[in-house]
Formats: sequence, C-alpha cells, structure tokens
Amino acid sequence: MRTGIYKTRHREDLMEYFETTGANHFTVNDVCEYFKSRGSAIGTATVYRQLEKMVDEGIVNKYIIDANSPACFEYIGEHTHHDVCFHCKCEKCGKLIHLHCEELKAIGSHLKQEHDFVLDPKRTVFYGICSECAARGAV
Amino acid sequence: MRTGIYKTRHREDLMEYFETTGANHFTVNDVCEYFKSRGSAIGTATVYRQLEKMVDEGIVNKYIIDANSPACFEYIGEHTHHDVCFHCKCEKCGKLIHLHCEELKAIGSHLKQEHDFVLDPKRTVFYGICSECAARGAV
DNA sequence: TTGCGTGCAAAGGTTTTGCATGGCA
DNA sequence: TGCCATGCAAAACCTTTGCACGCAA
Repeated sequence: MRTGIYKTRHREDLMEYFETTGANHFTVNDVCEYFKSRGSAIGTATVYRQLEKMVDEGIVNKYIIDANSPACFEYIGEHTHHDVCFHCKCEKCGKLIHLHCEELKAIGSHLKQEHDFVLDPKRTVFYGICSECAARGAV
Repeated sequence: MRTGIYKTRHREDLMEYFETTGANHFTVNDVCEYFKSRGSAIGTATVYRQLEKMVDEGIVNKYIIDANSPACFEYIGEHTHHDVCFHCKCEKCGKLIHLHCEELKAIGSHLKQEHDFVLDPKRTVFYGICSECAARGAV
C-alpha cells in the first residue's frame, strides 16, 4: 500500500520540536544538536530527508541564504494564512534578520503587476548593512 | 603604502574577459575553463579571491542559485550614474532581468526607516519566475 | 509482506585557507 | 622594501547518496 508518508517516531519528534520552537528559524544542525543534547539523536541525513518531505508538503519553508551558510528552515504548520517572511542579511557581520512586513509583501504584488515577475520570497535575500554595523561606522 | 588593490595581470585578464562576455553571467568554473583553454590558467582560489574583491567594489554581482549549484557572477562595471538598478533572476530559465523602477527604490527607504537596515541594491537579487516561464506553466 | 524510514559512513560539490613564492608600488 | 597576489593542495563546509537494517501499515 502506498500512503507516501509514514508516521514514525522521528517525524513525531520533529513535529513536536517545531511546535515548541514556534515560528523560529532553525538549521539542520540546530535540530540535530537539540535532539543530541536530549539523548535521542537523529541522523543528519534523516533530518534532511524529513525536512525535504515537509517542504514538499508545504508545512515547512526552506530559505537559501548564501552558498556557505546552511539552509534555514521554518515550520509553518497547516496555517493557511501564514505569511512568508523576508530576510535581510548583513554584509558585514553576517547576521540574518527575519521580517514579517506587509509593506515588503507589496513588492511581490508590484513585481507581478508591473513587471510580470512572480517573486519567490523563499529565495530572495536583501543584502545590506544592519543597524549595529552602521552605527559602528562600518563601510 | 596601502592602495588596497594591485593592478595585476590576472586582474586585467579577468576584466578583459568580463568586457568581452558583456552582461552574461558566469561561474568561477567558467572563468577557469576559459583561461585554461587559452593556455593561461588561473588558479581557482585566485578567481574566487579576485571576484570577492570585485563584489566588494561593487563592479561584480554575485548570485546564489541554490546550495548545491556554483555561485553565478555578473560583471556590471562602473555604474557611475546614480540610477539604482534592481535585478530579478528567473529560477527556471536563469534569465536575469534588469529593472529601473522608482517603486522598488522605495524599498530601500522603507527598510531603512522601518527596519533600520541599509539596503545594498547592487547585491540584492529578487528570485522568482519570469513571465515566459510562468506562461509556459513551469512550476 | 511490502515499502518507507533510518543510521552510518562515504561521496559529492563548492568555497575557503595555509603557506611559500612571486609581483606590484 | 612593504604589501598584496598567486598557486597548489588540503581543509572545511553543507548536502546527498548507498546500503543494510528497522519499523509502519
């Protein structure tokens, strides 16, 4: 029989982890460390494979920041009204800022209507300088 | 004395390569292959290091497609005119679209005022699906 | 039983780094 | 003479894959 997805213990554990961390972002490594520290380690490959499935299911978002940073995941659950968030990456300190902003969402509409381009916020990262680095006088 | 950047033969070679390839995009590997086939190979590390410098100077853009694909670079030269140019990259066909749009410029102001983040348009790329690929039904 | 899930290790690929040498200013 | 640039190889890094075994349905 082909159900496609089994309800395994690890999948349950992951779901529970997601629920407890809420909308926070995490990397595959974060997940692995978390379970390892609790004595119930999960293999890296398993985490990747489960997350990939969940991305396909649409209950997890995957953000690609840059080539040398690990991918950033976000659990969104079954929320039909979930806002995809935007990311700003500081070119100086490397800090990643997550934004849920209505005004930025307007960019998507604008790009589609005026430029016929369907924006993918999951892959789009705004580069620039964060407030702290700017204050520090970084150039 | 500290000028910061030396005018080496390799740097000149790279510049010439960029001029001849125009606005086309290229990977580090493309560059290496090109010079290798002409008998004047350049080390991979050197290409990475020079390109990194040029990105800092703002004369080259670096695009991240996804974690397992090589980074894509684009020579943009000395954009002396103060007209900020935005880029949209199609995830399907790889086409790069250049936009001069007032409304998009507003993003910079918004990010700065509301989120205290100084956007760098030269390094920011909007990822998504272009009109042609959308029409073709690509998913 | 069938087929998916898992763990481990190894492989895959891109990018960075250490170190000695060579070149620009 | 001072830096900076380069080459080579090794290292670092994230991610995927092969394979044998375990578990869900």
